[in-house]
Amino acid sequence: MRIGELSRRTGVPVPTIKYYVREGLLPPGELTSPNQATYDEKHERRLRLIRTLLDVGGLKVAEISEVLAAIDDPERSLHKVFGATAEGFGTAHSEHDDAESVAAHAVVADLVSRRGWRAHASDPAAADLSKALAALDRLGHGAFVDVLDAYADAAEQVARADLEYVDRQVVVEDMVEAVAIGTVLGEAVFSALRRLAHVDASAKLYGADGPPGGDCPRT
Amino acid sequence: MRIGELSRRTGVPVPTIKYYVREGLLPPGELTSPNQATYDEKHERRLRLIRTLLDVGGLKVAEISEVLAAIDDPERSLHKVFGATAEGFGTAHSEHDDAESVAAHAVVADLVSRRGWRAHASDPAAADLSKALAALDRLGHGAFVDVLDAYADAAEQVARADLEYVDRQVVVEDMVEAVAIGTVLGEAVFSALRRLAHVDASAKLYGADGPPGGDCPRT
DNA sequence: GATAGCGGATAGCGCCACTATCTAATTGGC
DNA sequence: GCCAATTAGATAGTGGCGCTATCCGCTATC
Repeated sequence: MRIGELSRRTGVPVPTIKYYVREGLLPPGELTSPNQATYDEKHERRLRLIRTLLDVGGLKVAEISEVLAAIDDPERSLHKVFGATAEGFGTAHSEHDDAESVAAHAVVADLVSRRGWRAHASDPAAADLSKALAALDRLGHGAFVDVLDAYADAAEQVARADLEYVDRQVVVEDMVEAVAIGTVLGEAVFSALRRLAHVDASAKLYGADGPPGGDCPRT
Repeated sequence: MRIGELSRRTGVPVPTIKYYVREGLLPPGELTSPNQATYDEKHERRLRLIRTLLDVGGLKVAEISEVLAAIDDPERSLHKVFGATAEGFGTAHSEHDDAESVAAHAVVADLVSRRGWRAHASDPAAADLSKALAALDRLGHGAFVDVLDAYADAAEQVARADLEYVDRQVVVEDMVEAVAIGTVLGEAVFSALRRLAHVDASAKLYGADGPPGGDCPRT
């Protein structure tokens, strides 16, 4: 298959494919001549994965590059792929040392130890959690920590489902890819489900029957 | 308070504050002279909210504008604020009509009806869910729907916790804001918790003790 | 009255994900 | 063999976004 057909099959413009190759997201085609190359189904699959991580997962090109590098490196364990994929979501960069951050850090440390989670407080996910909790605190929603355990229960349940799904894969390469896809797309899936559940709960409370205080939707 | 102090208190540069006012995110200060204005704690609170939705929530300025408009409009119900906030996350724009999309749509419709959720298939959250499931299908992970119910259980649990937290607010304005903050930051919190749970599960499987097949982490 | 700060307006910057254009070479239908 | 279509590779440009820099005339404060 040449680049034109790869483009036609995936709907990705040819210049964009070239751009992905330049950025190291997609391996170059195998050269049959100094200026001719062929691509196979692996390229097509990888290209679809890239577009999905971009469009659905919302990852940036540089983050996708890291995730794919973790997938491709045979030396890296599933553990590392989890880590690299998780870091694809990382938003925490530099942290303040104010009162809210310190308190949030303590809450996270307590939660991790109480749950017996094998994760360090230095983990990027823990840093993100601290950051979010500190932000909530600063906005006057420090009481949000009261629902943290309900959140953690749900998170554990989702993580169990994820692990079970990954474990279902037969080939090891598929497992590695399933970790990345499951982590990123699972996020999108859960987010949508949560919003659907919100809509439902909100509809049941204030919806069609007897909204209190003129809260009736206009449309 | 003048703009300089507002900037000092929040750490947001003065030109950025002016930019937010231009974009309609922040109401202008009250003019005391043709070119002097004062700001109060409401501005400070709003500014912190904007920065949090940006930095932690990852929302775009235009999306924040919509969420804030929903918060400010007294005509809008909590229901609508939920909707507007949920749409802040919306990623779905145009959908294909291919086989995967149709199948995903059917799966979503089945799930909604099976759960008795009061949400239409036209809901943006449902569209996002369909999009994610279709993408999974295209990547050869159509079997992911097998864990959808575990995800939905967790989503319901989180939504219950969210509603309970919102219900805890005393003043109605606080409830409205709590919806927005809880939806956006709750997302970040859950995402971090899920990644922490992944790290834990992965550590227990392949971590310190006996990783199978040379999977041992190098560092 | 000097200095610092202000509101308001306009223009520019840096990043990012592409996209356009060019050259020289190759393919494939006739 | 011929020639339009396509290709690899390289370089430059585009559009959107979240700011950021600069300027002007005015105001607060010491």
